Amino acid sequence: MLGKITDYRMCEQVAAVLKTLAHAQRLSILCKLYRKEMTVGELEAGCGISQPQVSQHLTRMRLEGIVESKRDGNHVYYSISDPQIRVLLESFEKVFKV
Amino acid sequence: MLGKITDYRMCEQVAAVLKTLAHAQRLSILCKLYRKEMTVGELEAGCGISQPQVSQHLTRMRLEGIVESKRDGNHVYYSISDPQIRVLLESFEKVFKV
DNA sequence: GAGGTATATTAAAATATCTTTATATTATTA
DNA sequence: TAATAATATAAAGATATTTTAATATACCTC
Repeated sequence: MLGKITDYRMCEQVAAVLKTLAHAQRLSILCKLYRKEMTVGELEAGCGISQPQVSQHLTRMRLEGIVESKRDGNHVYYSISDPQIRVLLESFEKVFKV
Repeated sequence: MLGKITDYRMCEQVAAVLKTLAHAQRLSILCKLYRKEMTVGELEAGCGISQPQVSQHLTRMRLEGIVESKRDGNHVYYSISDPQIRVLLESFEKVFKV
């Protein structure tokens, strides 16, 4: 991207990922998932986001390959499936001195 | 953010910055500026973006403190003013193996 | 299988963002 | 100062995203 930006395509790809992360609720969800897998209900309570919204964000991120889910009874556990996302979250932590 | 996310505020702040970066044209502009300061016209040609759009993106990023400008005759040179943005761009480069 | 809990889906309404077109400003040069 | 080049601004139109509210599905327990 910086060395060889002959590629506008690459900017499009990166921007697409950033678009998903550029939302306080989704970011908040991912930060929670960074530490451990969690159910929809736990995220709902932990992030203070409505159930449909949590579910919608998770569905979106699952389709994008960022998170994955596994069902256990009538709970569904979500976790971060893409290691690149973890690295990005760590960068944000450093850059923003959180 | 990952250690102590008691702060939803922090997610909002990070998301606000990411929102600006989450656009292929703006990302493309910043990648060009990463190497050296450039005029609006150079960015227009180099990124293949219309003049008003380049100018609008730059104005937005200037107001957000990401870039700064200096006039020289009737050219205006833009450069990245926020070191954090450089670090983020470097992270993207690493993560996405550009 | 009825009732309850957890999660997912849908669709409409509200907002925000992007793009385009036209025009304005600033500075230079002749 | 008229003409031109470079940049900025504004406003309308087009799209996309977010939010909310209602409803559906899946699974468990009794």
